[in-house]
Formats: sequence, C-alpha cells, structure tokens
Amino acid sequence: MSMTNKELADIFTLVAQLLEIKGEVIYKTLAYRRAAESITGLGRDINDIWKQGGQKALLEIPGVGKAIAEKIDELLTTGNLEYLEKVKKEVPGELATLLSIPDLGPKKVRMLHKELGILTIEQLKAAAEAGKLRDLAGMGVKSEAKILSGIEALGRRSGRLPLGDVLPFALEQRDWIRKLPGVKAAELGGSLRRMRSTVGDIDLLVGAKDPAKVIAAYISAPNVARVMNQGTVKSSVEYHNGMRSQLWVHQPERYGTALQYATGSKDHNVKLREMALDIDLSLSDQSFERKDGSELLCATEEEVYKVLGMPYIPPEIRENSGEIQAALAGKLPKLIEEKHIKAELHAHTTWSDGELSVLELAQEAKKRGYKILAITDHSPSIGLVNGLTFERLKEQRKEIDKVRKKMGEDLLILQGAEVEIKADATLDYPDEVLEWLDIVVASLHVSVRQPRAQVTERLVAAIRNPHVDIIGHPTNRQLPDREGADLDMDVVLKAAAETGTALEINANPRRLDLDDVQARRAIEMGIKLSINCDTHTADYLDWLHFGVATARRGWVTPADVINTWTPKQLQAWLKS
DNA sequence: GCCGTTTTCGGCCCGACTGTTTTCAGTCG
Repeated sequence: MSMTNKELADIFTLVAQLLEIKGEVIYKTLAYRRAAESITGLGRDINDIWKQGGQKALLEIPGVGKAIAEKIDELLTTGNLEYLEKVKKEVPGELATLLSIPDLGPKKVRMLHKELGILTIEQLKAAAEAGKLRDLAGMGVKSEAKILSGIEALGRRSGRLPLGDVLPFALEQRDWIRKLPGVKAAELGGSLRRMRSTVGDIDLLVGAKDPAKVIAAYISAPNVARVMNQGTVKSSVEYHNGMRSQLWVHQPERYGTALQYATGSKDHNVKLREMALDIDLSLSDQSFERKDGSELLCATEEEVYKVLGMPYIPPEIRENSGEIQAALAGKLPKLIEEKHIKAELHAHTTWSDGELSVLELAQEAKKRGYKILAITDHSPSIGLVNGLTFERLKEQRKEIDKVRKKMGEDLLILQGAEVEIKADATLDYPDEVLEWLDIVVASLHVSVRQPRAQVTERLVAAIRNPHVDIIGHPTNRQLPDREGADLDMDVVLKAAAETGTALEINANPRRLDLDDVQARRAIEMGIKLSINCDTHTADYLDWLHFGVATARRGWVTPADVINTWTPKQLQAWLKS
C-alpha cells in the first residue's frame, strides 16, 4: 500500500479532530496534530524512510513516538487504521467536517450531535434556520446567527491564498496604518511575514501609544466590508475583496514581544516559551514576566531573542525545524538576500511567448543591476508558445549578437533555451543543438500526470544529459491547487547531486518550485540552485523576492545559488 | 501520545474576544 505523506497526515489530523470531539485529553489530540504537521513538512517520502528503516526509522520523525510509528506502519502495510475505525464507532467521522465552520469547535460539535443528532453541515444549517440551536446550553440567538453566517462564509472562502495574491494588498494595508497619527511602528506578522507560499489571513502588528485610536481607524477604513471582532487590543475585519486581516496594537515598548508573538510560527513560539520557563520567565505577547510578577519589556525582536540567549532569527526560518538549536549553537545560516542575485537565467522574449524583445529584456536586466542574462525561449514541441526551431535559434543568435555589442561589457548575454522534457523522456532538441547553446534549462510542461516512476525517470534522464545545466520549475506545480508531478524527490535529488545539475527555484508566486522544504534538502546534498523569474514581461522580474524568500525558508545561502556568481564563475561552471 | 544536560514520569504556552454566563466556557491564533 503506497500512501503519500499528505494522505497519512490527513488521517492523523482526522484522528486528532475526532478525539477532540470525543473529549480526549487535549495533549493526546495535540500529539496527533503535531505528528501530522511533522509528516507534511518532512520534505521526503515517508515510504522511503519506512522501507529503508522500518518502524524504528519512523521514530526519528519529530512528534512520532512508538504508538504513532506503529500506526504509520499499519497504514503503509494495510492501508487501514484499526484505531481510527474504533474511534469512529464512538464519534462519527462526519462530525470532523463541522469543525471547519468558524467559531464552531469540538465542544459545541459534540453537544450538537448529542442534543440534536446533527452529523452534517446541511443538518446543522436546517436546525439553525429552524431556531433549534438558541435553546441549547451556552447558546443564544447570536450564536445561532453566527453559525449560519459561518456556514455561508464556508462557501465563499477558499482557504489559503497564494502568497503573491495577498502580499501586495497586505503591504498596502500595513503602509496605510504606518501613516496613521500616533503609530510608531507597524509590520505584517504570521505566515505572510514568514513568506510561506500560501497564506490564510493578514496579520498586522502595531506599536502605538493610543491603541483605541488605531483600532477605530482600522475598522472604519474605506475598504473594510465588515468588522468581525473588535476589542481594545485586537480586532479583525473582512475587506471588500474577501480577504481578512486581524490587528494587534501594543504599547511601543512592548512591540518586540508582540511582533515576535504575531510572527510565529506557533511551534517556534511554543519552543521559545518553554525556553523562557527554563529561566523562570513567562513569555507572552506582552512581555517576559518574572516570578514576582514584574515585567521585562522588549521593544524589539532582537531583545526577545537576546533574553533567551540567542541571536536574531530571521522570520522565514521560524518553523521550529532546527533554527533554535542552530541559533543557540551560533550556527544560523547567512541567508541569501535579493541583492546577492546578479543573473536572470530563465527568460523568454518575443521570439517565443515573451513580450519583450531581446534588447528590451537586456535593458531591463541592466537596469536592475544584473551582470548576466540568459535568453531561454521555448523549444518547438509546445505549439502554442511559438517554440524555436534550430533555424530560428540561429536567426535569434544574430539578433543577440547585435544586442551584445550594444550592451558592451556591462551585461553578459547567454543564448539558451527552455527545452521541453517530452513525455517519452527525450529532450525536444538533439544533443548537437543543446551543445551549440550557451546554457540549457530543461523543464516539464506536458504529461505531468504520468505515474511516479515514469515521470521521475523523465526528469532524471534530463538531469543526466550532460548539456542540461538547470532543471526549470522541477515539479511544475501551480499554487494554490494544481499539484506538481508525483516525483520521487529522493531519486531526483540524488541524480542532481551526482551530475552537478542545478535545480531552479522558480520565483513566480504561482510556482515557487522547488519549494522551501525541497530546496533545503537539495543544498544539504550539495546541489546548486538557480533562482529565476521565468521572465515573460518586465513585471516578472519584480517577483524575484518571492524566489529569494522561498530560498531563505530553505536555509539557502548565497554560495548555494549560481545566480550570485560573477560572469567568469558562471561560465567556468557551464563549461565544466 | 510525546519527550527528557536538572526528569523514563509528569509535565505539556499564553492571552484576547465573544456570548453566554453572573464568574465562565469555548474558540482562536
């Protein structure tokens, strides 16, 4: 029985939800949740760990102990989990879906089932409309209405959005708040600040002397559709575009603990709080509180980490995945920054489906301080994008030569191609053409749904071709919904490590492919990465920061990325 | 159910807001 990490994690999440509804001790449900999250973020196929080391190897996964290891073993062996079936006899599995309704938690779900026999969202809706909920213990007219509007909201909202869809709007809101009178500081928090590839709500954190004034302005902003919560410390709103934000306001002298808290991740924060307790301090978004009740205030995040004996940890890696240990040991990586990038190595022109001429693209690259630009138009097998035949490649070279003369020494222009890895695992150009090019990016666009072994073998064949320098957007995923190819990443990474082929982090916020977890594994294996915008118009180059952020989340340093190299270094690497 | 340079047993993060209570429970982040 083969199961993906996600399928496995979903099962443990379901177990956690049902146990919660059942009223099991919270720490047990927490344990299942932690295990589920850990398996999701593992970055490697759990089947491989299991096949190689059996149940014992599974214990190496954080949050997985004896009991859960046994259950993983059972699931991978039989595809079933007896324990889950047992739990379902006590708590019907359907009840878990009710938890997706806002403001409806395990306790209320249990009561709704016990008192009214409600199992599904439809039944709940009918009961609420019939006014049957208001008489239940602890409920009233308002909670009834809230549940109804929550059910409606479920249909409207589609969960997490791609980072690229949210960040520009969120930054506008942040900057608007920064200009409010009395605001000393304002920053994004949560998964946005950590630059996760998808985000839920917008978290805003403000330092100001008069919180009431800030909150009043926030909830009455012109783009606010409705106020969801309103308090003296925090409030939340929904905007007309359907996005939601929540805002915390703290005194400026407490801004450090508050921002640290609001940034998360939750697991990272829990770890910090545990560490604080070890030195008799209780850490909250307000302060460090001593045993005698006195407070230690932090106006900056740096101070928070200093109190705990650590250097500042960049938000992108605050996931409790080793960063705290690294910080304590003085071994935090010096993460890559946008300014380190000196090359765009994946760009399309009007010769295929780009909108800029070779000259215009070169001028854009120079404007942004780049030293190297690779023109990598499509190969011919993808009909729609006007891919180039060898004849047209030769014509294109003439134009590139002209632009080279014009740009002079300032910009090294390489003629390359984004060559299609075809469904039969061959490349769309013969070796003679690939050799003739200065640089070759090979990518998957078609037949991505092939079975795992087949699609993996396709990619490995491309990696092993000596003329291929970079694998573009390796999985071809599209956020938020289209899953990438079902690659055996262990095999892919091993091949890339052996051949010295670079793997791309595509900076398009709909792609971010490789993802952060895969990128981290890649560099641990010594694989070089290439961060590219896959430029089709000038705007694409503005996406670089998304690619850099994904790399930072993967602990990537400038030395891991070929786009940081000088022209000389890059040319030497291409020759080798 | 997991976990351990003060523990293999006894812990396991902290606070705000809402709606229902008349001092609190549930939910959320």
